[in-house]
Amino acid sequence: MTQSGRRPDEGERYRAILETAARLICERGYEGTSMQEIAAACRMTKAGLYHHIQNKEQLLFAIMNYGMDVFEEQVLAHVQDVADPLERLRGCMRHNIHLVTRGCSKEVIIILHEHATLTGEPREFIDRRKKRYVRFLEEAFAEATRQGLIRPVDPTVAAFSFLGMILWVYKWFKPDGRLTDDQIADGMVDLLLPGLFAQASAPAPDSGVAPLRVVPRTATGDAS
Amino acid sequence: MTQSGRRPDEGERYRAILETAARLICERGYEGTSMQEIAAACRMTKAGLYHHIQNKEQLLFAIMNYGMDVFEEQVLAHVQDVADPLERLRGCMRHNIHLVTRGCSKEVIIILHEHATLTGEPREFIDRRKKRYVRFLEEAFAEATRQGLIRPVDPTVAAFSFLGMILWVYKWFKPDGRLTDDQIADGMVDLLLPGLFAQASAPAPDSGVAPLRVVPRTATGDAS
DNA sequence: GGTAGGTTACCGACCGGTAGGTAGCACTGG
DNA sequence: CCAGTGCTACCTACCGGTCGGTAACCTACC
Repeated sequence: MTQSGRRPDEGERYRAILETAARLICERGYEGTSMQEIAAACRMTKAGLYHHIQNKEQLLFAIMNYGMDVFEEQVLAHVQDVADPLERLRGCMRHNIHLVTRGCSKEVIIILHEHATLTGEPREFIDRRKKRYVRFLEEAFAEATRQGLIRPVDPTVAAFSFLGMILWVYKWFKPDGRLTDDQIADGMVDLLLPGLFAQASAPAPDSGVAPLRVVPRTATGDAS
Repeated sequence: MTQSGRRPDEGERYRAILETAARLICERGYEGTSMQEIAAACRMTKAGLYHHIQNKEQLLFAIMNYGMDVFEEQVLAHVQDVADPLERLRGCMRHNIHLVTRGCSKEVIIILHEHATLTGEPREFIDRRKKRYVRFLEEAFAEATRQGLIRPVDPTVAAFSFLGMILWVYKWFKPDGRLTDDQIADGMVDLLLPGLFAQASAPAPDSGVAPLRVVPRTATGDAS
């Protein structure tokens, strides 16, 4: 046992700081959280904290990037290779809602809430990462339309509606409320997707296949 | 009309302060805006400003209440007497999206963004006003279900999905983007409501309901 | 093995600046 | 006169950030 127990291994220590800071910023907002408080929560002095980070803005940037990593790992990675575009959307909805409701990643909530706090290049960098997800969703809707799985919709409006539904959840969800996150996810899938299936007379735009597979309605259960 | 020219008439002056403060707070966030800046924007000193308000928190509370007044006047008042629940929802969507996209009421945006900034009794008071709207939407969905206009859905999930779709808009909408607010409103109405029409049982329920023309695809909008 | 040199992680004290808020005086119109 | 309104001047507390210094460890070389 030379030094395995000791030595927090730099990167690990840094990530612990990010997570602690994220917890506070998530609770009190970026501008509402002082570096003093963050340092204290890390059981350090402010000067000690500044040994690890450059400044407050860069700290927020690092938190957001970490949050995007978590998102890509916990949502995108599970769905990006799914062939069926509708199944892809269903997976996104479920995993993304879980990411927001189970409070395991405060960083993600910060990305959602502090959408206009960063400026300049860091802001653009995060926006570019977000935009990739929007494009991914747009493409799923467009693909589903091309395959005649759903009636034609504007992919951009569809993508942002999709996002609004599931991300707004962070503003009202209470873990001890009457609705569980699974009920919300099922309810939202049931609300949006079945309504998009190419309806009776709607002719498939470019023929191809129009199997019109109706996905079983997952019981919405009691409203509770 | 005794002295309409001079004398800003108290209440009017106060409201001007609320609107100026709202503009700043909307741009920079509540914690990110100093009383100094607000006073300067009102062409006053800080002490002069404090003659009209009690403190910063009460100012935010007043702004939010004013925003709720505007909302009720510009959205609720137009729809609350509509008999058909689906028409009611359509009206909500259209008016509410306009309220968010046309930047005429910064107060409303502040209500959306600073959802957790207030605490204690003021927070609960605003939350109660918000909740009334949620109940109003839930009731519209429940009524539409009872009348067999739409297939059964969980009213709570439906109401919050509805809200998420239209309120999330404030985070990504750009007035000079490719999508106009009308296109977004039409697109979202088309996305959510037609898919709810009772497909299995009820016969075509659209008595007075328009065919709901699909919005033309407008290439891509811009993300946030 | 001992020690010199370098590095990492952290601290106490402090910087200039600004936060929210207030006391007291001066101007104004009625 | 006086109530309403706004000002100058000022308070204390705290902001983000930096300074010089140091305890503890790692490595290298003799």
